[in-house]
Amino acid sequence: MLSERRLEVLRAIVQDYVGTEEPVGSKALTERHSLGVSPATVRNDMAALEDEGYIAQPHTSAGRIPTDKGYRLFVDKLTNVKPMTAPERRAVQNFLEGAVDLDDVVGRTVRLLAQLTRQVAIVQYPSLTRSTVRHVELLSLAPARLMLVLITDTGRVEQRMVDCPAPFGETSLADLRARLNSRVAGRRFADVPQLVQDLPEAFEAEDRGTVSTVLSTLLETLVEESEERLMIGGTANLTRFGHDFPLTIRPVLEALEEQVVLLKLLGEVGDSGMAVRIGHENAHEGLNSTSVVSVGYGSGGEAVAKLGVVGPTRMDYPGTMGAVRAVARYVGQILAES
Amino acid sequence: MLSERRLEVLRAIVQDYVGTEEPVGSKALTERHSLGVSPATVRNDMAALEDEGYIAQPHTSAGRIPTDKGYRLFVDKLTNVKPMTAPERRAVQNFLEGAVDLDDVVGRTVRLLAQLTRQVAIVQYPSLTRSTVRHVELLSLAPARLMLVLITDTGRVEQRMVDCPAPFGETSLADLRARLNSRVAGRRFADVPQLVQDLPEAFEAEDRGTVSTVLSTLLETLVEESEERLMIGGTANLTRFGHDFPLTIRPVLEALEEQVVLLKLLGEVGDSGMAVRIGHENAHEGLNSTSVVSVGYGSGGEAVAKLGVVGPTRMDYPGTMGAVRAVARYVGQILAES
DNA sequence: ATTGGCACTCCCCGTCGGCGAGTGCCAGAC
DNA sequence: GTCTGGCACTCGCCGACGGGGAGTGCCAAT
Repeated sequence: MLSERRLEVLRAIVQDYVGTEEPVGSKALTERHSLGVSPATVRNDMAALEDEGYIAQPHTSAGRIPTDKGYRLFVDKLTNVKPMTAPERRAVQNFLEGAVDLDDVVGRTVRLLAQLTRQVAIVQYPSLTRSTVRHVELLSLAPARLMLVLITDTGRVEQRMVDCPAPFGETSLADLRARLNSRVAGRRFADVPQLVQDLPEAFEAEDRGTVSTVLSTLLETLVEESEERLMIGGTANLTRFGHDFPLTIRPVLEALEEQVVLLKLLGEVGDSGMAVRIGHENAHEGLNSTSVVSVGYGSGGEAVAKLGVVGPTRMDYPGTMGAVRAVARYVGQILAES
Repeated sequence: MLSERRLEVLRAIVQDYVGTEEPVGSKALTERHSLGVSPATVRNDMAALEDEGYIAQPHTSAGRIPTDKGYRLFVDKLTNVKPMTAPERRAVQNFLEGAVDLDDVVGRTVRLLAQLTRQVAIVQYPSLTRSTVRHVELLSLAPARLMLVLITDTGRVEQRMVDCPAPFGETSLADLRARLNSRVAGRRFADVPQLVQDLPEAFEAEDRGTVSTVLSTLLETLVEESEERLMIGGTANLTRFGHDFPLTIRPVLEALEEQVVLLKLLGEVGDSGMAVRIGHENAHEGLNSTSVVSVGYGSGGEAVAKLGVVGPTRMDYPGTMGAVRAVARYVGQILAES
């Protein structure tokens, strides 16, 4: 087990390295932090920390930099989330309250997050799996062609074309629309399949094919929509990544274009509701030299989607975590209101 | 006026520089191109071209690189759009035909364009100003709260909340819905305002406030939607910009995040239907070392939106222009079919 | 356990010189 | 007049060299 002071040394190394971007040596450490011991002592501690794999030297006779394992310990035990200041919080709230619709909320959130953390921000659109159906609308475009419109309580609208196996009369259409809505309006997404299961039986034989088609399109839409869309921003902050950055930045940009990767990235959220993935903890190779801080957000108690930031492993974890958490909280509020 | 051979030399310089990314000298030129003259002669021509401002030397006693003016001349007079090969065209068509909805079409287009040109691709969503209304739907969410859903012939759906000044009955709602659709369905966007102008008069006094509110929301939506959304892709290609690229890339990334800038960028389209903006011809400062190739595309004869790519001024203009034009053509086809 | 001292290791940075590619100009050839 | 070969010159690139500095590991003393 590492002694109290050694942990203190590790904390100091992380803080200094994050600030200066340069390997930190024993002498510099004792000058900037009042550890109450001499450089020589710190050197011994550093040697121990290096043996344990928390820090490393880029070259012999250079200062130390934290390893992924070192950052992990720092995040888990050596620091707390740094809350944002009151003025900052007010600014966040004001900015988000100006949003006029869902796209705007997400757009503002992503810009805000990028600006606050000076990193790349990712915001997932509110998920539908936990949302409820507000309304299902059916429109007749042609005798055997319908349009299905799904409206959710988070304000999203999705439409799908439906090609019917047989012509479908206006009366049947109104009937189906009414029955469908009385069953699913206000219900949770996940509950919809069983609620509509026996619906075709209520119709004449000739219409059943169409009803089934409509239903399966509806269910498809639900599933598809659970695969979330997302918005990213602040990619210009990638230029602050480091000196060797042409090598680092390319895989990151590539990863950022793959929705699938990003969705996985936001991934499972940890205990405190916030997940921090450091360097190689990220499954995706291109992101092995980045860290991801993500958190769920939602209008009610439950999380309906996630947001987060991607930055260099050398990032200000407490500050970033504070900003991410605060933004998530306020977005949740805004969504609950609208 | 520049002699024929001097233009030939300029063409050779552009081609070589685009290929090698290095300043090209007189000797190398005569070796790679059979100009039929000696390096010394080429040197004289180069001096003349430099006097006219078509090429420049990065440093004394280095080779020459084309200036923006040189590229301009090259694009205007010295080269033709390079058509894509038949297999390429087939691949493009196949890839685009797999799209299931509008988002997918745009998404595929942007990826395709980025891949073909190995540059950053920008695709504007089909514009609504020239589109027609397919259907307007009104839903009652609460006694004094409606949802307006607008469906266009390009498959886009937009929804807006409407807070009514007074409660609005189901009967009135059905009435309004019917009247609205009979007037605007199938009509062009631009014609809608005058078509609905006198609609409130058909209603009872108590409902007129609500009807007016609904109408103004509808008109707002039309206008707002004319401000187009767009999608970008291939940002990873920015890493191929050049050696000094940390300086170049940042303003480009910043510009790419500003929709307004990008929309302006796609800008006015030239004679051949294609616009090429080279270096400083771009109004936006951050893009002074990039070129933009853009073209309109549309389902019918008319262009409904634009697409294009952003790359270094040192780009393969003929190839890029060919790819951009071909993609625009096929996207237009796909849109016309759906 | 901590400390001061000391020798050692490397990176960083500025200097220097040779090499090579390229230029401009000039005198001669066609 | 136009083109060409020759020639001196200019610079950027690159590897070698070397001092300075920051940092390390180890050891003996407290």
